[in-house]
Amino acid sequence: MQSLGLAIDWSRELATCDADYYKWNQWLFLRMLEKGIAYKKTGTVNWDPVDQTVLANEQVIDGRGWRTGALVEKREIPMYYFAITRYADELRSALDGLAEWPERVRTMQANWIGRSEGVDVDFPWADDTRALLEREGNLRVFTTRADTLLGATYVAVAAEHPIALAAAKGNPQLAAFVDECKRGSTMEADLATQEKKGLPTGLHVQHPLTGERLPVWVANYVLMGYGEGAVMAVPAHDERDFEFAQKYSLPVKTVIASTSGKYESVAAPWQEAFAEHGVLVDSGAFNGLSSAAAVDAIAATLASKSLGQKRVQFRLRDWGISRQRYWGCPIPLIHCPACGDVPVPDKDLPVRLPENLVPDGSGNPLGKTPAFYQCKCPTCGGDARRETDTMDTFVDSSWYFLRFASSGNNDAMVDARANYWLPVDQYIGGIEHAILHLLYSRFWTRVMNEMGLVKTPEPFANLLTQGMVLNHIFVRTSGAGRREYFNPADVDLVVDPATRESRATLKKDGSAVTYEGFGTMSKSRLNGVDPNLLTEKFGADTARLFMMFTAPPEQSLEWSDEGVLGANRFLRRLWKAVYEHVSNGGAVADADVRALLVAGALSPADRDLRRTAHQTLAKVEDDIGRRRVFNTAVASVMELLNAIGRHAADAGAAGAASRAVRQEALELAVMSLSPIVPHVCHELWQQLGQGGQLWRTRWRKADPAALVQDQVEIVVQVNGKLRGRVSVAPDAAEEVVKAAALADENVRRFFEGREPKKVIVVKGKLVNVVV
RNA sequence: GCGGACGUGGCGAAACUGGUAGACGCAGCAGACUUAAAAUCUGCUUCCCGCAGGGGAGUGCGGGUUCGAGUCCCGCCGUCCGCACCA
Repeated sequence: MQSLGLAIDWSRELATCDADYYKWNQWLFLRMLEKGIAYKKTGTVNWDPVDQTVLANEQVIDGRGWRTGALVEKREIPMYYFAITRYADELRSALDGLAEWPERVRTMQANWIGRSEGVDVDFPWADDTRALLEREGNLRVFTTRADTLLGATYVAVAAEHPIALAAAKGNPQLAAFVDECKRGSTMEADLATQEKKGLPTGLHVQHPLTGERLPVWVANYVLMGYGEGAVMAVPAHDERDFEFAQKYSLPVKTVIASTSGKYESVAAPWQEAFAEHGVLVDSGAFNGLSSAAAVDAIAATLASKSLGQKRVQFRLRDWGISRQRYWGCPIPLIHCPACGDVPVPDKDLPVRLPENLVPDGSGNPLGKTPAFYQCKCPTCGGDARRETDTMDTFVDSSWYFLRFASSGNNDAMVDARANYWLPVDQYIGGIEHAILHLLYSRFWTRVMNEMGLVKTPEPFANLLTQGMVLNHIFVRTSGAGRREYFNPADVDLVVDPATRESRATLKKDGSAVTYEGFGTMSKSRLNGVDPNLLTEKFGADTARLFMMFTAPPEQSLEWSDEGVLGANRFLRRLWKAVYEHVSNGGAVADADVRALLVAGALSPADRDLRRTAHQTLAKVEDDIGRRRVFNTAVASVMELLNAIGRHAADAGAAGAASRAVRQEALELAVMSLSPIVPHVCHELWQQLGQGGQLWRTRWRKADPAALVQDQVEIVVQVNGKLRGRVSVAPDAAEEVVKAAALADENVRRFFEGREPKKVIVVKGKLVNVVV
């Protein structure tokens, strides 16, 4: 790693599993607890009833535990949360300031936070329901389409909603349905694709405006975690409600007239236009209002009756950090039968994670380790139980960059050095972190900012989301279904050019293995590349050049041994070009170069090379500095080297002036490539007679005089098709360019006998003749 | 299902602001050097027609806007990433 020349400051190396690090997770958790940013409430987890353990989402396969095959239940357990939603608005609006972040990441975060303006609407209980439930008050729903309120034909609540649970008490069928909803996945993707199902509760509410009696249903498409866990259903103007209403024969009442003319009344099958905004109909006093105006009017009317008000709702949920796992930072709390939940005093931090436990696959080992959980209450001194949940490891990664900047300080979480270094000038991570890690880090930094611990509210000024590195996957499946992977270095892959069929055989014994194409490099698939072997064989610069040249950084990179060889070949050619130049007449001193080039009496071939060299320098500067693409920068230096080779082979370019041009061109090639290939370029810079360290040398600027061209090629099109090329002076008048284009013999063939209708001239680029 | 991206030769890719599609490289083919091979160097290399000058087609598919579309718009198809307990 060191030899790759990445300039990492290893003296600051840290590990988030060190107590010296996670102590500060605990310390900040306690500060957040004091401010109410950390709090406790129940959350839903996947519960494996056989292993008696909480499962991660990907450990639930088709609704069953991966190890036991038992049907997984959703279970509500107490958990700790960070109130990231308190920061939702600022996290969202501050995205505008992150101009150097990729647009798509900002869009993804904005959508994730998902601000929506809507109205809380209270549906009063019907008299009989109020008597039945023995409760006063209303059923509250949140809606972004208050304009469709008069089209509401029922109200639906989530299975976990208190009303659903209350109704289920005297209703075995409903209780069974609520139970059924508890099974299955907690994943949003599964919830969104599952078949819509529901049951009536037998309870009723009154429409807040008309007093109409509406039934209350339990529906599996209503999420407890969003809004109020209850919705007003408007089948005419919401696709989910429509589907549900069709299935259970509930009434559909059209209250919006299409202004785009896409429908007259709502009927099956569902059309997207039904959900469009429009003008209100069949809505009493609100008829004729636009959707936007109606939202305001209806919200005002509801407010006057104390049955609703406008509210902003975020899609973002609070961050549940409790994990029922052994690994991770212990949550610093103690549960005392007398005093309740008591924070661990700062002086007792860190709460250390025991390092000698052996997980047995069921439950959290910490919960079975009395030495860990048995403790005394810090307040009353009585017997108490330590919290055995640990923190989400995303907590660790939310601030390690701050700790990196404050390395070695055992007295404080961060110090003044964090303010010197932060925000991070250039942060790099995979696109898979676009939402969670990057949002949690932004949240965490804001919390620390608010507490006066760091000055910046945002952690990362520039963000590059790099692609993943892929390599061939070779596998052999044994009879028992075991998959044995092979490293690509141990396999010969032959692709038939005609049939494109591939054949993979083991190098050691020629036996066949299955080729599965490209996939991300991973330990489990054994398709990684050892950087040490690579640098030993080709040097660090070859590895660097290959990676920077093969694909733009945002894209995934397919590993290719031939490509590595090609990168190495190019470096050898560069080395050889410098060597041959120097051994054939010596390096030309700076003063001599200046004297010979300023003379201005260069041959056309010399001028061409000089222009190419300066163009290359300018392009590399732009590619690396502005566009942040490196593959095209490398490509342009390759072109320059090709041009230098042709120039050197030219018998007419052996004079002193030509050698001076080549000297300069080689210097610019070496300088241009040096950010990517530092070690080789450092050496070549010396070979070219330049003193000092290349990496300390000021970047040169392209010479405008060298960039001047006396002829430029103009492309001539007839009706947009390429028909010829003409050469003109770069500052030629439009009329001159036009005349030259129309005079071209091949161009004339295409409008023979007809007058051009129109001639479009794009200066310095092309002429298009329209006939 | 929702959100985000991507789709260009045999392959990785380039084309930045609507203006020469395929730069640069890999692989392949031919030639030079060599007893030979490797390495190196030179040339060719999107497909089809033509001896050639040249012509036709072509950027996932179908439409549209424009003098001109890989690029912009509409509608499809496909692939990938994320969806909150993998981290």
